Parts: sequence; structure tokens; C-alpha cells
Amino acid sequence: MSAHYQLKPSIVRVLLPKPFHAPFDYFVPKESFVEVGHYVQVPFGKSLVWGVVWETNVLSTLPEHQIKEIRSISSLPPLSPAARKLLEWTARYTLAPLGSVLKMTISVPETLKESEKDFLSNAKSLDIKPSLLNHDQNFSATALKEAVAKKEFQPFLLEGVTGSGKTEVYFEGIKEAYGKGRQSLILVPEISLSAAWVDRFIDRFGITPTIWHSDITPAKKKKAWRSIVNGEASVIVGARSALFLPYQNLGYIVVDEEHDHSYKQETGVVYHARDVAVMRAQLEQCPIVLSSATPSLETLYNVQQGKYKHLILPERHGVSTLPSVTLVDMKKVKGDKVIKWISPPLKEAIQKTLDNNEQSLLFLNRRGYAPLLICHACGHHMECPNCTTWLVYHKASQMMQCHQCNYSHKLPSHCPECNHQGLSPCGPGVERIEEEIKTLFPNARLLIMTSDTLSSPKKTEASFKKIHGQEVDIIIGTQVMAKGHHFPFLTLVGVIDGDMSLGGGDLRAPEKTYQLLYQVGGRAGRQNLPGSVLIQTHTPEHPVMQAIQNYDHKRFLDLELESRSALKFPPFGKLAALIISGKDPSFLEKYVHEMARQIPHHEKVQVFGPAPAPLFKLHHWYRWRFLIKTEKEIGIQKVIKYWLDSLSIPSTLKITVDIDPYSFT
DNA sequence: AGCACGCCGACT
DNA sequence: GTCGGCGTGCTC
Repeated sequence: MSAHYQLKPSIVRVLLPKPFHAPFDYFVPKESFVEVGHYVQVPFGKSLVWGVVWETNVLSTLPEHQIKEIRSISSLPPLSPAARKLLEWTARYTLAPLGSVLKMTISVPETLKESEKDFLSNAKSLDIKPSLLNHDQNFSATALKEAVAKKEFQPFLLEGVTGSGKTEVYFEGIKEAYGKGRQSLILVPEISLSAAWVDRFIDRFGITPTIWHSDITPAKKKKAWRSIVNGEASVIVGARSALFLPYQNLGYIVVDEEHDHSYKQETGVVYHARDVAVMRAQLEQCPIVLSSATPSLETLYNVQQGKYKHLILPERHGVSTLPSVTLVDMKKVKGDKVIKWISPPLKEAIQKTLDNNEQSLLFLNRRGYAPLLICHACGHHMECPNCTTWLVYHKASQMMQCHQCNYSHKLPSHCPECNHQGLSPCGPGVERIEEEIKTLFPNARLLIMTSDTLSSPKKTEASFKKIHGQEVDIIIGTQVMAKGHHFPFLTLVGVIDGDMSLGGGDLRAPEKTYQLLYQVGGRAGRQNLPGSVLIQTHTPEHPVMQAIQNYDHKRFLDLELESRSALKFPPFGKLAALIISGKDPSFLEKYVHEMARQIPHHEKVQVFGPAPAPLFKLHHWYRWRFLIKTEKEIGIQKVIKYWLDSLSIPSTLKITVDIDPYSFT
């Protein structure tokens, strides 16, 4: 319709970055023209909000006086069709409101203000050093470069042991995309976006990539967003949230450490960045590389199904070799009264490492001194008032702390229940290991690395400096130090409690344990020093322990696939969790049983529950859970939507849907 | 998500 | 008498 015949102002639908499932209707100002994808500012309630035009030439069902007019239109390039499709797919898949998904794209609304001027382009061209790739690396790199050049959707699994040079291989794809004038997106797990990674990138390409994660400064965020939307940024490195940015011409995606569980967003829009990344690549028609030493079961399955191409780097690049892995059977050493948490073989290995002037790392994924404190007299356990958890005893700070909600109070001198004096710690935390090490090796120089001691980038940097400067003999740490860092003089890794992450009825527990042990073990023996790993375990016969000892990832995955196949768990079926939470426990309990009466019945759908969630009380909220399992061909989202639509959910309760749950808390 | 409206408890 | 707690409902 031409403007000439238009009697009334046209109406468009504008999606707002707020938790609504549908866009809102607005008039287009006279003499103005908007297209789908344009960023527009509209009056909404009492304020002005930036949103995105989702539909044009709309016939509104609303009376005219209820429709307001668009206030301003941004001159920035519109959100691309691929990006819009990605948002719609994500909303459908996760059952999140479309507007909430858009919020991840419009994460810096201030930058849309018209007054914002682009700074003079400071984009520098890549200064690429020639790469020295071995035969296997070269083969893989060529495959990636060809796929980038063809600009077609193709997922790759790039698999190679720690130190095999995966990064150098996927860097080649960046080079190719850059040459074709297309953007590259490298997703990394939050913690591994370290200065070391960026330095490596700069060393190779001579420029600083555009960095994106949740805690860069607002000014940097604005600058990054703007350079991405106008196509100036050529290489973007970011955490999972970087996936929803408004790229103009994405030509290459890498998901580094693709098995890492931090890719799963657990709050707000519950999504798995690896899965969304594959969808984005498909919509953008570009290749995607999933890189890992310990690929996830899902990815391996997709390789087996022929959906992903498999690129393998079989050897460690250079001269270093993989560390030897020894299992220490704790059932056999238990009788020894001398032992607290460090077994004789581990003690011996630490001594040997000290004698060689090399470094040891003791890994225990538990902060504080003891996970629980019990009263001698009445057996009272100190519990968090907000959550269903024990308060962890932190000896250094003399505090009792909840690791779920951060509630804490001073260590009481008497039992709060019976006033008896004498509370005894149960189980170990890193502080307790430190205590034992101090008595065993009084002259060794220790360093504790947990989120408590590495609370700022400065402290983290100082710690790594100490390690590199060989000012430390024994490092005791939780998983914060398990990833991505190079410790050139570290030759021994001791895992205090190898079984720790195996319990808890979580279907991914064995896989998680394997990946964690592999990652931690991978810290040992880089450069020219051979490394060894000692894992203390009560279940040395467990397939996870056997696989770790023999580096037999393949056999382990086959076993896992077999057991998941038998139970029709993902990837052989679909799984979702529904968490219903509320502040009034009796009202909540009544309601979840009401919900149970509305459970949809279908031969290919199973619903388990309601059951109190594993963390029944969290941050003052009570929680119940349903698990939904369906056959593969069933749209699990539709089943859940049908169920939820049949209910009228009281506003005092909150329901969260988790498709493909990873965390079972 | 914000923000306003509205109905009950403890304060100058 | 009012200040303010948060339950409820609406936003084109």
C-alpha cells in the first residue's frame, strides 16, 4: 500500500525486552518509515522503552485510543532475520517469554539513544603470524577453513587431549572468516575467559578481540555492543550471553570446552548455550566448532548419528606427555589410624614432588573447614535458616556459612540447641586439608585457591604469579583453579575425594565426574616435566574411575550411552523439570497436588512427582518438583504448555520450566 | 519487569 | 490519625 492511499497511520507490533510473550501495537508516526527489525523507542506505562519492530502492516484489535505512537526510530542496522528467528526459537524451546529472550539482545538499551555517536573506527586489521601446525592439526584446520569459505551450516566436533593444540586449529577458521569479511564468535565458559586466553589471541592475531561477559564495565559493554551491531567488531569472545548479540554477518562460531556445564544458564531464560549456538549457526548458515578434550555425551551421539563431523587431534602437541593416573583405594587404607584425609600413597607422592622442587596440587571441591558441625551432646546439626542445607564451618574466619544463600553468622561457642560446649567438625574442606598438610609438611609453602581467596582479579593474578615464580610448593584448591590455567612446574595432582560428585541421583553425575577429574588431572605435567595424578576413591571399580585411569573416554561414553538408552533418558528421550516455588509451604503443597490431578495423560509421556525438590528450601522459598519424560518424537514443550495452560497459577507461586535439566537441585 | 493502587499493622 | 508493608493487576 502506498503512502498516498493511507488514511490512517499504520500500526506495527513492537517486541519489548520485558517478560511478555507477545509484542505490543503502536502507531508509526506520519512521514516515518519502519521495517521489521528496527530498534524503536515507545511509551510503555510511565516510561519510554526501546524495543524491536516485530511485525508491520498490522490490523490491531485494540480501540485506537489505546494505541500509542512510536517516539523515535534508531538509525542502527535492524536486527537480522536470523537473529529474530533465533529469539523465537529460543522462546519456543525454553518456554520463556519472547520479550525475556529479547532482553538478552538489548542488554545495553542506553546505547540506542540517538545522541550516541560512533567513535572513529579504531578497527585494526589482523596481523597474523604464520602458524606451525602438525599434520593432524593441519588436516582439521583445512576442513574448518573450507567450511567457512563455503558459508554453509556444518557442525564439527574438534576433539583432542589437553595440550593437543585445539585452539590453534580453530584459530584458523577465524582467519578465514576475517578474510571473507565475516564476524567470528568464540564462546568460552565463564571462568576460562582469562587474561591468558586473550594474550594468546593477541599474540596470534595482533589485535584485541571484542570481549563480552556479564561483568565487563558498562562503558565497555556499550562500546562492544555498538561495534557488534554496526559490524565493526570482527572477532567476539564471550560467555554464553554473547550468543544473543545482534551480529550483522556471522560467519563462524566456536564453542570452546563444549562439555562445560557452565554453558547451561539456570536462572531467567533457562537455556544451554551449546545447543542455542548450533541453532544460531544453522540460521546464519555458517559452520560451528564444538571443541573439547572430553566431549559431552550429546555431542558424541550427534557424531555417531552423522550430524556432526568429527575432527580428532590424537597427540599432545610438542614434547609433553599425558600424566599417569593412579587410583588410591580408600577402603584399603582406612584402617590406618594415622590417616585423616591424605592417604599414605598421596603423602609419599607429595614428599617426592617436594624433593624434586616441583609443585603439587590438591583438589577438593569444598570450601571452608568442614561441611557440617555436630553437637557432641545432643547431635544437633547447624542448619541454614533460609535453605535446606548445613552451614559450612569456615575456620579461618570463624564463621558458619551457607553456600547456597550466603547467610552467615559467627561460630557459636555452645550448641544453640542444648548449650553444650563442644561442637565437632564432620568431613573435610580445603581449610582442613591445609591443616593436615601443615602438620605433614611443616616447611612446605602453601597456597589456598578458592572463591574465598580469589575474590578479585588482582588476588587471582597475584596467586598465579606466585605459582609461576615458584614461590609455592603445594596448592590446595577447589574447581575455580581447575580450568584453563598453565602451571609449568606442577607435576602432581592429588584428588582428595574423587567420589564427591558421583552421588545425588543426577543422571549426568558420572559424566560430570569424568570431565572434572580429567580437567583437574590435566593440570599435571606440562612442558617437559612428566606428571602424575593420584585419585583417592572408595569406588576404584566404578566405570568412571576405570575410564579416568586408562584414558578410555570412548568406552566410558559407550557405557553411559547404553545406560541412558535403556532408560530412555536424553539423548534417547526428552526430559524436563518443573519447579514450583512459594513462600507458604502448606499452600504450595496443596497446590502442587492440585496440579498433579491435571497431569496430561499420554502413553509416550511420563510425569514423576510432585516431590519436594532436592533443595526443599532455598532463599526462604519452598520448592516442589515434577519431572517430565517423553519419547523422542514428542514435543515436550507442547505437553508442558498444554498442562500449564489448563491451570490458573496463583500469583504467589512461581513456576520455572527447565528443558533438558543439568542441575538437579 | 516496573509501577500504581489498595488494604491492614505500629509509629511520630 | 498517617507511614509503609507487599498482594494484585496492568502495561499497546
